[in-house]
Amino acid sequence: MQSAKEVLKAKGIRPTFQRLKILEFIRDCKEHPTVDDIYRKLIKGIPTISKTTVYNTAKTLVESGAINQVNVTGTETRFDFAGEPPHHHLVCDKCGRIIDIAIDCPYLSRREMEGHLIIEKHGYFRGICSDCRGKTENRAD
Amino acid sequence: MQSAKEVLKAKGIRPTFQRLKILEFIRDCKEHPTVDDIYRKLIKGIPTISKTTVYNTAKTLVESGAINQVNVTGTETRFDFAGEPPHHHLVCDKCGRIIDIAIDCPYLSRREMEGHLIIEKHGYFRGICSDCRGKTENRAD
DNA sequence: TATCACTTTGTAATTATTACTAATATGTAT
DNA sequence: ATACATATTAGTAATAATTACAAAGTGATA
Ligand SMILES: [Mn+2]
Ligand SMILES: [Mn+2]
Ligand SMILES: [Zn+2]
Ligand SMILES: [Zn+2]
Repeated sequence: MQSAKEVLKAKGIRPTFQRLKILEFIRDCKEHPTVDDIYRKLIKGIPTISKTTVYNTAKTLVESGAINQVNVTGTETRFDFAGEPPHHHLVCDKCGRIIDIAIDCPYLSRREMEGHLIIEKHGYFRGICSDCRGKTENRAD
Repeated sequence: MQSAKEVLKAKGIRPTFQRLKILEFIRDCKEHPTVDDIYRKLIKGIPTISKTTVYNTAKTLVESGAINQVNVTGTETRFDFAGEPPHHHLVCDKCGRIIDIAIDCPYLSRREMEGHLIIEKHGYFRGICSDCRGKTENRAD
């Protein structure tokens, strides 16, 4: 597996301490963290880190393709490590988690649609996750 | 075709003047307007309307299913009339427009995936729209 | 070492949204 | 038609997310 440092080098981004820690956290966190999530986690180990750095770095990483931006709530931006295979997401109405869904979407390979050039594909569902369905008080069926 | 008033009545939402105008604008506007777009348009004809009313009404309409929320930028919420047939969206990197794409997605009919209950499906693409591609200065291929 | 470009940080400003409350309008019962 | 209860609207304040900006820090290079 490629280290975070190698990912950054390969993208031509100088692997500073802050960038490495931010990228590693996004890679290891399975919960599609927000900027605030990242900041609150990293400030524990790097007391001087600023939220602006998290914003700047996230933007740099998204532009380079090292991470993907996940837009599912409309009011906050979340992030996902781009090393994962392409997948869609489920936003759970009950627990709020954003869960990966592996789907075999026939559009993932399309580079053009109706004359439009396609650069990124995003799919997400709103619903109730299997964990929350399992809890009897939430079963509707 | 069903009038806006009929849509609201069918949903059990009292068809006030403001709600009718907001719903009609969202129905007739093909550009997936933001709250601010709606407010700036309607204030011309209804000088007393407040942005809070637009927020409240949009929330009511989304919850009732009369309109859909479109989350593609991460920082602002947009809306789409739910009377349209299901479709995906393209966000153009050049002109910023959000354009409907009719696709035959095999997941639109799925009510369950990997044990999760599916309530809504959303798909969008980032890319360059056919209009912007047509302009020679933007052709990359 | 001196320089220069890049990076980080802290602060201020902006934008989108939500919270709260008073005023207004509407439906119902009398 | 009037009074009352309730829903809706509007205005303002508060919160949250993001962006803008400039000073300070860092590190590679001449
Ligand atoms: Mn994911
Ligand atoms: Mn649409
Ligand atoms: Zn859940
Ligand atoms: Zn375009």
